[in-house]
This record gives sequence, C-alpha cells and structure tokens, in this order.
Amino acid sequence: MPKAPPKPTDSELEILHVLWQHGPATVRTVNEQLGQQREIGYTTTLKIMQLMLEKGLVQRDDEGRSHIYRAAVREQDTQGLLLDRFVEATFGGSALKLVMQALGHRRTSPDELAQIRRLLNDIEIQNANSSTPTPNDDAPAA
Amino acid sequence: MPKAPPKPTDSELEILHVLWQHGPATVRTVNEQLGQQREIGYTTTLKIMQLMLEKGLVQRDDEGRSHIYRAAVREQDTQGLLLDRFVEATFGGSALKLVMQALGHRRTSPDELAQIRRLLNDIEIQNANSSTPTPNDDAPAA
DNA sequence: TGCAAAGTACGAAATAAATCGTACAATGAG
DNA sequence: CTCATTGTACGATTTATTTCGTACTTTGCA
Repeated sequence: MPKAPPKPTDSELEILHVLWQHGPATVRTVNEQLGQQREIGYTTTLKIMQLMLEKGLVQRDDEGRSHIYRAAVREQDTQGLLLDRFVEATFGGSALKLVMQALGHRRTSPDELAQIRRLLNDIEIQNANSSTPTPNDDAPAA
Repeated sequence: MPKAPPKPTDSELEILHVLWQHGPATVRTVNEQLGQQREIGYTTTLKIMQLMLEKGLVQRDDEGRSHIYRAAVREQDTQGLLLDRFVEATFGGSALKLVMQALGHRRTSPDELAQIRRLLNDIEIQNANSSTPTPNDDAPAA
C-alpha cells in the first residue's frame, strides 16, 4: 500500500474544498475561488498546490499548457482523519464530549435535530443487527 | 473588555489539559505529566508556559521560588472556540455534518447514544420554551 | 560561608507554513 | 516572426511553533 498523504494544513484544506466542490480545475480557477474569500496571490496558490502534489494530496494532468489539478483524497476520508486528530487533541479522544459541545453550545434547528435522531436510530438498528448477523445488512440510510 | 487570549496551539492545549485536570501546578509537575506521554525537556515546557503567560492563556503566582501556573481560560470555552474554527475549516461551518461524521464513522456505545438522546430532548424542550417566553427561563440544566 | 540543587530567563536553532517576486517557457494574435 | 499574455518553476522571506542549551538566581545546608 502506498504511503497515505499527510494531514492537510488549513490552506491546503481550503484548496481541497474548492476541488471537491468544483471538480478538477486549474490554478487560476482555484485562485479565483479563494480570492472571493480573502486576499491571495496567484503564485501563492500555485505554490501550495505544487506542494500538495508532492505530498500526494492532489493529482494533476499536465498535458496542455495549463495544468489541471484534481483532489487525490476523498472529502469524507479527509474529514474523518482531521476529526480523529481533533477529537484526540481537544476532547481527549471522547467523541461524545465533542458532540455534546457541538450540540449544546449552538443553536440547532429542529430539522437538524430530526436528522440526528434518524442517525441515532440507524446506528441502534445496526448495533442490534450486528449482534445477530443477517444476510442483508447494508440497507441505504438516505 | 480585555483582549481575549488567542487560540492555543497543540502543545499549549496539552499543557492546558494538565492544568485543567490537575489544577494549579508548577512547571515541574506539568512537565512530568507530559513526560508520561512523550519525550519532552523541562525547559521546553517552561518556555511554552512562559509564552502562554504572555498570551494570557495561563496566569501565574510567582510568590515563592517556583512559580505556580493556573489555566486562565476555561475548558469549555476553549473547546468551543477550537470547535468553531474546526467546524468552519473542515465542515464548511456545518455542525450537523460534523456530528454525522463523528457518530457515523465510529462505533458509539449504547450508553453514549442514550446520553445524546437525552441532550436532544433537552434541546427540544428549550426550543419549545423559548418560543413562548416564561418568567423563569434560566433553570440550570445540570 | 560556600556550594549543589532547583528554578527562571532568554537566545537561538530547526521545522513548517504561507506568501510573493522574479525568471523562464509556451502560445497565439497581428 | 515578434511580443504581450498566461502559465509554471523556484528561491527567498516572514511568521509561528517547538525545542534546547546556557547563563543567571535563589536557597537550604554542611
């Protein structure tokens, strides 16, 4: 198995967000997106993306004159990785504390609460099933 | 209002964890705690704590020969601050996505699920109450 | 008194991240 | 063909963090 790409920095994460949402893009496109949020020079974005290439966070197609970059890591995986580190560093590894803090100190809409309830139900169903394995255990939860 | 202390770094957070758990402590004590987790020199810990003092993350009593440091920020507040930044950077500001990721991709015990359900109930009760304001709306939720 | 032990202060190096200037290369309009 | 435009490559600077070494200070005690 090839070495997994490292944890992206904040700037790298910004760029990944653009690539995840927009799909493969040129440095120019990415830079324009970032430019809507804050001041950032073209070569700065370029440099970071080049470093990301070395780290394996992005891939690129350098056929034509301008290179096309694409995310080399998946959004879910990356968020999961960052979340693990964050929970460890900030909440001593307790995902429960994290969730309590996230829900407790922040206005959460009834709709969101409902979605979380649904998720809790799904999890409990899975927990129940996993103790007595059944043939079809992968019903979509959408 | 005095300027709020800045976001602690990972090392600073480690030290705050010790102070939060142990209470006011000397550099030596903190260093010994950290030393149980990883290799770290005494003066390294000292230096970080001195910088934390400048930043306002800790206070100290320098009466006696060895100074006593105490956390100057509360655990909950700090976790909340860090959580806000993290949610913004990693989940585009959606606390819901964070919770879904935290609960969905990680085994969560029935006990924890129960606690979260209780929290959801509390929140919904508060939501309901806040729409029809009552004289005494600040009952402690402990 | 004089010294070892235990502290604190502080400078400096190593590393990482973010930023930008400048040089160089390719392209297409005229 | 020529050159302005648009890109890429890369070095250098700045800032923040982490880490120590070293020097200075205080104090208890033999």
